[in-house]
Amino acid sequence: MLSYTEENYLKALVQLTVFSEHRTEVGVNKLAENLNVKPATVTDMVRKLKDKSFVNYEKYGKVSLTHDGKFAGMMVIRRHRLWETFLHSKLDFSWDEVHELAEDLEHIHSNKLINRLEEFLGFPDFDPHGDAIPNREGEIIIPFRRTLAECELQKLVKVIAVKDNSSDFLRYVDRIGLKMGDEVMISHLEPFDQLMTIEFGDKTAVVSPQLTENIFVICSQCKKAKCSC
Amino acid sequence: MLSYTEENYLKALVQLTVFSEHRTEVGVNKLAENLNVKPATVTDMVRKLKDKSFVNYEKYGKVSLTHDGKFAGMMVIRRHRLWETFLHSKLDFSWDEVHELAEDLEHIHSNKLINRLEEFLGFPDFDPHGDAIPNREGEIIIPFRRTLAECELQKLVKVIAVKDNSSDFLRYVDRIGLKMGDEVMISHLEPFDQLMTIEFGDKTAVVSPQLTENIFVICSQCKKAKCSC
DNA sequence: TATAAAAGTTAGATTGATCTAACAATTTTA
DNA sequence: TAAAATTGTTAGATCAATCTAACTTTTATA
Repeated sequence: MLSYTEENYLKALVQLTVFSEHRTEVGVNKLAENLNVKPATVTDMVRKLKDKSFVNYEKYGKVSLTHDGKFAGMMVIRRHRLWETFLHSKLDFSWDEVHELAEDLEHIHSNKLINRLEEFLGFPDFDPHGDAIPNREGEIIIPFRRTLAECELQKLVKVIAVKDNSSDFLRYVDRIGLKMGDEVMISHLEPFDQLMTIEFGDKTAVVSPQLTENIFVICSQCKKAKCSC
Repeated sequence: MLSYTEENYLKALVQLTVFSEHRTEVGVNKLAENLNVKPATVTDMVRKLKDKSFVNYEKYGKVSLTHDGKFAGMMVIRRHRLWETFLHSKLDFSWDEVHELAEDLEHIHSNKLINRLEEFLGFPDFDPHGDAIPNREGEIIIPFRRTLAECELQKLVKVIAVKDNSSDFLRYVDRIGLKMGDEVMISHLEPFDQLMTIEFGDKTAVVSPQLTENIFVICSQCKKAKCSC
């Protein structure tokens, strides 16, 4: 049985390797930074995970996940995202509140519980942030995605997910009033500083590219990320 | 913030003192036995809890809860019973499965979460075993109760709760087919060995007093525990 | 009441997760 | 390619929760 801490290491490794394009292994320092511990601590832990066959690692080398490690990490992420979905859809927690609570809930070990929860939620494919939920086999659908930043002017698109899950970002999005499912378009792009004026519902907001790069959208007409409408 | 372990000590103390008639304090050995650790471990932990003002304790003396300790312990029990209710009523877990899962869930610290969960469940007064759920103030309604063992022959009563929460007991009750809400009566009491024949629904079972002493009932007519029907 | 039994404590060790400080290997860059 | 910067390791320490074994205090009992 994996400890709370070991699970957090495996989860971090999935995020830094599997979910990251162009990186299949990661250094001790980066992992330490991600987990908010010192590199020395990671060296020890990684050795322990290697002994248990969850990671590949040699002294002074990079760390990568074995098949078992990847599966275990995926299960943590599955639990995390299902609990987030529960908190949001059943208990009315907002986008930015669910993450922290799910950090603890994800460590409840019970396949039966998580599978029942998944059923209770109606087998959702995505969590409240729009991230895909791994299935019982640890598989995940990573869809092709377009960000709001990439859209032409006046093109009407629909918000389906967000990329950055930090509280700051989510609260910012909440404050301007933008919600999942909203129809939105860029009405103006200021050449001088790249600020965009966006319109959605009866609202208007002036936002930076940093914001729009973190909002995933689909075409309002054809409902696809990739389209030529 | 209380640790997982500290919470378990406080919960055990509530069960051993507050929920126990004629006992307001408990010895180190009994507490150790209840928590499945050695007495030496309890001595250390109890000192720590005393430093934090959760218990009253002097060397070689008994342990009792302070106001703060009682409240903290009650909150753990509140979370435990609300999660049990969730697992039973929303995820269809059976009586005997919910306890173990709730042992972990009860340690998720978030008043907001537990209050939302309570609301989502419709402010239940009792958990699936029929035990009262403490409210946000840590108060609990301990109703007057009558056990099936105390009923006269032929008296029709309704099962409202069970006392013993051990898996063995709950599975036994499940196996004979007795359920919460069932109407039941003692049709025969064998003077030789005190075995009782009970009838409920279209079923009949021969059971020991140990079983019936652990089943709480109310009068089928007046719906009260105490009655003269 | 003296003694045996029960209950409780102390000291020292272990395990898991972490740290700091010093050191070593690897990579970058001038 | 040698020096500097970055990255990673080692050794020794700490903290929480637990243990065992030996010891002490309290309580029960003959």
